[in-house]
Amino acid sequence: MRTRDTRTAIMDAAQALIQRGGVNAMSYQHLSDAIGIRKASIHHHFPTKDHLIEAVIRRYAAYFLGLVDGIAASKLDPAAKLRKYAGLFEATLCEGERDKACLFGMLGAELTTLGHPAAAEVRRFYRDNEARLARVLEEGRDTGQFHFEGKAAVVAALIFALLEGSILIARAEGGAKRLRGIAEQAFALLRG
Amino acid sequence: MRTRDTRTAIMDAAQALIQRGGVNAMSYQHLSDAIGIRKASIHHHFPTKDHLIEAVIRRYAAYFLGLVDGIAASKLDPAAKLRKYAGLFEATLCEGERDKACLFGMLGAELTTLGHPAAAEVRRFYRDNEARLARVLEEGRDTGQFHFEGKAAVVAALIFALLEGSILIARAEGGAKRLRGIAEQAFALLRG
DNA sequence: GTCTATAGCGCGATAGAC
DNA sequence: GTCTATCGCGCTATAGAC
Repeated sequence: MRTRDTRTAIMDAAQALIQRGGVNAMSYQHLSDAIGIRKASIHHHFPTKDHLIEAVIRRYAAYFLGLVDGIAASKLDPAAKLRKYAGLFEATLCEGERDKACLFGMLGAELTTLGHPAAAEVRRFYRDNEARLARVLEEGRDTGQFHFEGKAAVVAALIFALLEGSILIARAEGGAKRLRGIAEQAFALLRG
Repeated sequence: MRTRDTRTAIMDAAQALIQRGGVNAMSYQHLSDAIGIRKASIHHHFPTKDHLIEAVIRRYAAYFLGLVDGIAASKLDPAAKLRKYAGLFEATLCEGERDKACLFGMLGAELTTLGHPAAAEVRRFYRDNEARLARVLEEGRDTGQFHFEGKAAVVAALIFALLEGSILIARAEGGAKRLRGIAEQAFALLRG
């Protein structure tokens, strides 16, 4: 099962590079340097760069949405769920060598340069996150914990855009602490 | 003054390309195709790519902050000022061939791949925007138009991150209409 | 499954004619 | 100020030995 290990190592390195600098900052040469394997060997596992990006995208979406579903299904109250959700973004920012943004936040910035399949998955990731957030927000409005007018879907889009934007801007200044402060302020406004 | 015209044309094309696809999507070859001039001629006006990026960054920051200062100095009430500010981001998204993000939002995503002078200007742009927003927010809190606990600076960071994130995500789905909806919802929460 | 070697292209940048 | 021509590099990708 050495194949699995190498495959995973390649995907891990590729994901980290994209999260830090975008798709164009992830090259077969950089991967080669990072994991100590020749460029040609990477092509054995992922014939083209698009194949590699596709694999990384799918794995990330499945993993991240799995965590989100875990939070949604938990016994926490809606406010705690939102706080845990924001914690996922905080954790991303602190992870490993630091300054990683959300993978799909980076891909969103590069959307116009992406192929059709990848662009479609970016859209789907956004929709999936917002759908899950909307349910938590409705739950919180029903229990009286949140107070907002209008559709939960719009507030969900607001929360998601806020966290994606914050993680990018927090890399420039303030880091995870700043991200947490912004998220807490948003939740305070939601409590009304 | 043909020089001025060519210089401006190069900067306009470079800015548009960066706003759509990031720094790596802007190449001397693409500029050459876009404005009908040879690569070597572009090097005459901007010896290196870093020079060009620097010039575009400075011009954008000066122009954008000029608009913001105009809004801040106007006789509008604080809520209307915020709405006008959000309108700047909407206008960016609709402009020209469409799907342009904020220049500094794109640069923020690519921050780790930027040179030191450019990265410093990205940070400064964020700080400058947040400082102006914070003043409008304090103004609104004083007049009783806005209701929030905590520091105006944190709410300012929230609004700014929200708009930067929204413009990136709105490119994937919903466009300016979606951006406007999110901004309006945020302002509704501020009114409490 | 990993390697060496190389093809082929686009990139940023330079030299020098006009 | 714009051009042609070219350099050197890093990139994605392929061929074929081990």
